[in-house]
Amino acid sequence: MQKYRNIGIKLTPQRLAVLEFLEGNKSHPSAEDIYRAVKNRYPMISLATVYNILETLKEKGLVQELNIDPSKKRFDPDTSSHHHLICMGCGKVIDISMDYSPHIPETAIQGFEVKRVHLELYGLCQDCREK
Amino acid sequence: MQKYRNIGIKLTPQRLAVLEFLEGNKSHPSAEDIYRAVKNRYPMISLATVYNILETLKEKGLVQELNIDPSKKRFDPDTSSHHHLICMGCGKVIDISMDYSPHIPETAIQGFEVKRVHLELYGLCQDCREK
DNA sequence: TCTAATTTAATAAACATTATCATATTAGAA
DNA sequence: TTCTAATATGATAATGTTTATTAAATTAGA
Repeated sequence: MQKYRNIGIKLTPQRLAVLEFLEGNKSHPSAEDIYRAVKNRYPMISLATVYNILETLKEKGLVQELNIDPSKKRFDPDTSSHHHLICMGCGKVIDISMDYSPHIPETAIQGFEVKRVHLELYGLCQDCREK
Repeated sequence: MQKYRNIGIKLTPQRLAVLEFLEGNKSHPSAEDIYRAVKNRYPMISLATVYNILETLKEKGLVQELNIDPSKKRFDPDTSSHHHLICMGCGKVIDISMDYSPHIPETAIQGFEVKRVHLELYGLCQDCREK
């Protein structure tokens, strides 16, 4: 993939496989999820390598680490400002693509330089409400 | 403490110690933090008990579990709608007590019944900006 | 093609959290 | 107040996730 030539990392088959899996992925996978998916095509890949790659991609701004799941990290290739609906019933996570970030007055921010706004809406999805 | 009589749990010294430590606490402590603090006064307490107690208090709505730290759970006795400033430099977490939750249109919510809104502002605190 | 720097894979280690279960304690009944 | 069933605790094992270690393999540029 020529598109990854200029991001300043060595291109390895493992990295390309992870990038390819993540591209456009809306499932907010964990490291383990990514490992399992990539392993199908590159059975020699190691879980440690997936962790290494995710750390590298995070530093390069190509993925975002999400703290939406208390038991493990989740990763999102969408690094734009967007938010998440999280179902407390089934754990499903759905993107809200529009940016509804509120404007917080300077006085409330106490000198912080805000870089990123995360908004999570916890609740029950349609399916879980019906149960 | 008479105030805890009617919350539907047995009152034990361990539970009272944890409740007392958490009351009004703005430090967003982890289970380990709580364990260390309570251990000073009740040296016989076990870390497993602290986890049990936190789980119970969460079920009773007396504490909130926060997913602001990827490496561990943090707990907050303030269960009202409030938000957090998180410093990417030093890890400090500061409350924003006012409720700036945006109103998200029904169409964006896709049938979700939203129970709780979490807003996290990641950035650099005054101290870390100066470095 | 060669080589220095980097990456990978396998595995061990480190943490945080949960599970297990015998013993101790609580709260309400008698 | 005493008794007892239900529940909580504490010690420790087990689990699951993530990080550290390091020899061997691979990449990218000279």
